[in-house]
Amino acid sequence: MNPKDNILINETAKVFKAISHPTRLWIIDQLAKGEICVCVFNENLDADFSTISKHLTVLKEAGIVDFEKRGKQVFYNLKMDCILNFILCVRGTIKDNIVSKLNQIEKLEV
Amino acid sequence: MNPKDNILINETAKVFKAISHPTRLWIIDQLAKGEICVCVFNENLDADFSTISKHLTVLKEAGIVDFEKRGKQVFYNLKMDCILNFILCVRGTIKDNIVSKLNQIEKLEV
DNA sequence: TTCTCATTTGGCAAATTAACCAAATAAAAA
DNA sequence: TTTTTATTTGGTTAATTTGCCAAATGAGAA
Repeated sequence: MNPKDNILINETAKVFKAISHPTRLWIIDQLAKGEICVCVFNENLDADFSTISKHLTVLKEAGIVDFEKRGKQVFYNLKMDCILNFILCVRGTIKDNIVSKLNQIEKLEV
Repeated sequence: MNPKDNILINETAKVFKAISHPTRLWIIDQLAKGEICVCVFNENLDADFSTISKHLTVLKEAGIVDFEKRGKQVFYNLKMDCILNFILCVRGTIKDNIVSKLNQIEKLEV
């Protein structure tokens, strides 16, 4: 069995890969509030315009965001809303893990 | 603003990165049914034992799975259960996207 | 039409990840 | 104790991803 031969597993992996970059996650976080112009990302991120554009393309191709051109500007919006719930859950787990590490350290100290 | 400096965003990205590999997604799918011995993965996957072991380590370090040693064997189990809901949602989106592509093609043909 | 502004695309070097083989560990069986 | 079995670790090479620069596109303004 090689999971790379399974189309559904492969496509699902692509979606996760698209999300798994700090800049792209930050973009998703911002889009949770509503559509945002690319120009706003360019203003707020310390990265080349071209880099930001490529991150947006990755999200678009994975079906996570969509965009709309209005005049000279392009506005992106979040298409896959269920992602927000999952991010909350992941962050819950991250916090739990940190707390349990802390408890282990405290046990050693006592 | 550089999202790479944000600890929570970074840790969240690591979790997504850990999931975003076909073999690791397949492992997660299998673990949905309950704990599984590494030996079963070794039997069912066309990959070197060391490769499989490294995939399991990635999942463990991301806090997605946990393991227990019993005798000579090691059993892995799913720790972050909310992942299953999100995988379902992602697959729903993948199917929707395929359907809408199909509709676009059909419109062209008519 | 020409100019300017917003964004994307192409190309390349640097960084990261994956997969294999060989060797190491660790528990149980002989 | 030695051997066998299950799994992990180290190291190396190949493949993939990232990020920057420069150039291209495309829409509105002049």
